[in-house]
Amino acid sequence: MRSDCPISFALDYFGDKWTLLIIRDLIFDRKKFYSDFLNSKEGIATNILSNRLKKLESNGIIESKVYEKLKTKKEYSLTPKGKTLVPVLVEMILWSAQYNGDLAIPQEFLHKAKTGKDQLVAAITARLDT
Amino acid sequence: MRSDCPISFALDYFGDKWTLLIIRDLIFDRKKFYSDFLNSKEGIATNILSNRLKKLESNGIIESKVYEKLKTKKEYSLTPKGKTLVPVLVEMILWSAQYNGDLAIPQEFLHKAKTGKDQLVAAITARLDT
DNA sequence: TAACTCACTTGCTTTTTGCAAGTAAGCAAA
DNA sequence: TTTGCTTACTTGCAAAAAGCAAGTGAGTTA
Repeated sequence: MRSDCPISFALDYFGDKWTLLIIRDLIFDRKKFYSDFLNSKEGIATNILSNRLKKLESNGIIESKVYEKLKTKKEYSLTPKGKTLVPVLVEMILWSAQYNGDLAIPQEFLHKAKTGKDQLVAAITARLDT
Repeated sequence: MRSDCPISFALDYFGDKWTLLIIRDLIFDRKKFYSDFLNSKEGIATNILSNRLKKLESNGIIESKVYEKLKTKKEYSLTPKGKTLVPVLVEMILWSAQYNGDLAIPQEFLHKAKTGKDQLVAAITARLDT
């Protein structure tokens, strides 16, 4: 930790170009496996992905368990601490939406964010437990 | 831009360990000058600071003008695009507050965030124009 | 039991960061 | 007008991180 500043604290967790993309995959795309993250369109390298998954796990943002149906696979999921990142991601999406109209954001998402942001966050969070 | 994902879009602006700290200084500490940012407790290096200020300016997040009282100084300020980052920073602060009780966050901030987040964001944003 | 899948690791190159020192422009006092 | 000071950078070099290609080993399937 570089200081007692909450922004600095948060950046120590996800202040890089890749970590939040993995969390995005977990939250919005319901991805679970190493190969899922690897196939995301930004093209993360295998060693970076491995490093970030380890870091996220040791930081208590995600957890993993052996996938019983196929034991070579590990199934990743968000911890409660990870799930509380939903509001941060939502605000980032809304910020981006203001400055680039060509991004992949469903109209429904923007509408819901405008009419009831808290409910939108709650709905996204609740879906993670299903 | 790495993809049409809004999270990826946002990370292209501030997906690193330093950029958001400069924006934090501008928003919460009302800092204006190179030397102000340099003296922040995280200890940014001069070349990184210079690089990030340039990047923020070319990305339209901040702007700068010569400080008339002392022409060797440049006065930096947030553009409207930069000011709309307030909600993102607020959510990051609230996330951090949940997981570390020793951070420098005023009680009043947390109270206001709980009772009326939108008003808090509006108040912080409005203050930037004074 | 041999080939295959999957999650990683390794080795190497390139890029970014970090640190210390230097520079140039504006300013202030002698 | 010259000297020294402040301020915002730039430069050079070492260390760390990222990117890429190839390899490894455990578990699965034919």
